[in-house]
Amino acid sequence: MTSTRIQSYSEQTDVSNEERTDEERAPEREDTCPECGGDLVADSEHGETVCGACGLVVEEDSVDRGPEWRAFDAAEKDQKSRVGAPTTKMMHDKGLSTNIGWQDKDAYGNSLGSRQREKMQRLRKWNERFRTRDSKERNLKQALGEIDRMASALGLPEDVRETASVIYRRALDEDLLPGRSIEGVATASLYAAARQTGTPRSIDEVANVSRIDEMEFKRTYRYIVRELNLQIQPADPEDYVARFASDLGISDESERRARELLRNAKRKGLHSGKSPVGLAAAAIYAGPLLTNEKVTQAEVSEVAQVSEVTIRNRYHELLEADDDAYAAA
DNA sequence: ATGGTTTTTACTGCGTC
DNA sequence: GACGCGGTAAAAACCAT
Repeated sequence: MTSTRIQSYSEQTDVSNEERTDEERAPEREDTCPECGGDLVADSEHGETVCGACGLVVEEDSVDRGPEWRAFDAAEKDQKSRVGAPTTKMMHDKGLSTNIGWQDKDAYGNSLGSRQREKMQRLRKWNERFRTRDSKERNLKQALGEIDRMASALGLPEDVRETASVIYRRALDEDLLPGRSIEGVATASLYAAARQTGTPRSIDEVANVSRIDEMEFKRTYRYIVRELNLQIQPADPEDYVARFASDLGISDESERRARELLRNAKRKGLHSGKSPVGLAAAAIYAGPLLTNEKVTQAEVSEVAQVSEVTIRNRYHELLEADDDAYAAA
C-alpha cells in the first residue's frame, strides 16, 4: 500500500517543463586554484578541471563520470538515459539536499546583520528553486521510464507513450502529484493515453504490469481524469477484438463476425452501461460459434480477463440483437 | 453513506465425448 | 468421469446521488 510519495513544495518555479533544454552539466566540484586562488570548475565535457578565474587547467580528475552518450534536447535525454532517480521514500532526495535554516542565526546562535539576513533570504529562495526544479525533473524521468516499461510490456505503440507522457507532464505542471505515487500517476496516464488513442488495455492488464495495486490505480485514474478534464469516451469494444482474436488464434472470418455482432449491438444501444471488455469477450466467443470454430468460454475468459458468466450473459444478448437485425432486414 | 446496476464467485445439473 | 455449457443465488464492485 505504501509506495513512493512526492513531497509537496510550497515554492515552485515558474519554469515550464518544456523549455528545459539547456545543458545540464553544471559545475560538479569546487576547489581553489593553486595559482590564483579562484574557484575550480570541473569541465566533464573535456575531462579537465579548470580554474574559473584564470583558466588554468588542473589535470586532476580526468575520468569522465558522465554518461557516454550525448543528448541534444530534453526528450532525447529522457530516452537515452538508462538511469532513473533512485528509489525514494517520502522525499525525492531522501532529505539529502541542502536545507538552509530559517532562523537568521549563525552557527553560534548569534543573530545576523541585516545584510547577511538579506543574503540568506536570497540563498534560501534560489536553493529552493533549484531543488524543486530538480525534483520535478527526476520525478519526470522516473515516471517516463515507468511509462516506457509498462507500455512495452503491454505492447503499446510509440504514440501512446507520447500521449501518456504529455498527460503526465500536465499532471506534474498542475501539481496533482503531491500525495500520490509517481507510479500511480504514470500508470493512470498510460491507461488514459491508451484509451484516448484507441488502443485500450483493460484495467486488469494495465494493473498487472504496474507496480501499484489496482485500487490505487483506479483511484488515481479517476482523479487525474477529473482534474485534467480529460475527454475520454467509453472504450469501444471493437478495439479489443483484434488483440483477443490473435491471442486465441481465431480465423479472420470469425473475427469479422464478432465485429458485426458488436456493431449491431452498438446500434441498438445494447452496450450502454456494460463493460466494453465483457462485450468484446462475448463477441470473440460468439463469432467463432457462428462459423463453427471451436473456442471455449474458459479460453476467452482467460485472455480477456472476464468471467465466463459475463461472457454468457453478453453473448446471449449479442445473438438476440443479431436475430432482430436479420428479422428487420 | 446508500441504492441500483453490473460483474464475479461458487455451485449445480445436463449432455456429450 | 471429464469437459463444455447454462443457469442461479449471493457477494463484491462500481457508480451516481
